Amino acid sequence: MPDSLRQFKAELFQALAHSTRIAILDLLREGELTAGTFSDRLGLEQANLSQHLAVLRARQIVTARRAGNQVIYSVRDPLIWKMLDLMRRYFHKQVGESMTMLEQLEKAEERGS
Amino acid sequence: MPDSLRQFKAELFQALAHSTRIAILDLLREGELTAGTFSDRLGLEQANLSQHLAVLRARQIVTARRAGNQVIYSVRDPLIWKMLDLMRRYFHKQVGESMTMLEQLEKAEERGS
DNA sequence: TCAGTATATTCGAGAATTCGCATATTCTTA
DNA sequence: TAAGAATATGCGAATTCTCGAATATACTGA
Repeated sequence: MPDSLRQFKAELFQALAHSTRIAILDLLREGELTAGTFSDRLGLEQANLSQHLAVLRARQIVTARRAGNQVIYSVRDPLIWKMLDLMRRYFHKQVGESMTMLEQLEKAEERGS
Repeated sequence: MPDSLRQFKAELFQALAHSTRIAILDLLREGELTAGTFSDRLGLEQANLSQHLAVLRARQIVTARRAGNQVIYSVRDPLIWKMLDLMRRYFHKQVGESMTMLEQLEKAEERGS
């Protein structure tokens, strides 16, 4: 496995490693959106959103095109959403495991003291 | 979509956002490995590897158990590898697109000047 | 108990990330 | 061309990440 591939993966993971950027990608599931939409919907500073969009642009995760006064963003490859979906699955599995571990602890306590 | 879930995803992506940690997870595809294996195989400082392992442990991506003198690591949930595999697919798709874009540019040049 | 092996932690420095604020840039419309 | 709307960029401060060096901890075997 070449290290350049690992480097690529690491950079992509890094780009996804912020809840605001994940929120942006979630919003884009609806389709294309103008840049302003993000600050409106997420209630964050315009400049801040623009910075996060710049990160996603730099990694080519989103593409932007100008339409008159505004800039329209969209996700370059829907595969990105699969990543987020896989993470959701992972989350639920982890939560599930924690629950059963708790249950077992409770049972052990009943039997115990 | 609750923000706690986005936060969870972001933290997990953050944990994956380093080529050394990706290399660790790739090595663990073979099965359990002792901590020392990583510094041997990757040719990095023992302390450095231990720090990266600590990151993966903190996010419960790997589990560690002591076996006498050494510590044996394994991946907690194979789903993690699916994430890496998905990233590989993403990489190849991107590369493919870049190639076709280059080809189109070349054709355009032939027709052009 | 002591020396040695395997692994983890702490610390400090340098780099990178994130944010708010101010300012630039790009485009439209009067 | 000037004002205004939409978006991006530059800057400085606070925080976080990463690394190497040194040190600590856990275990084994003599």
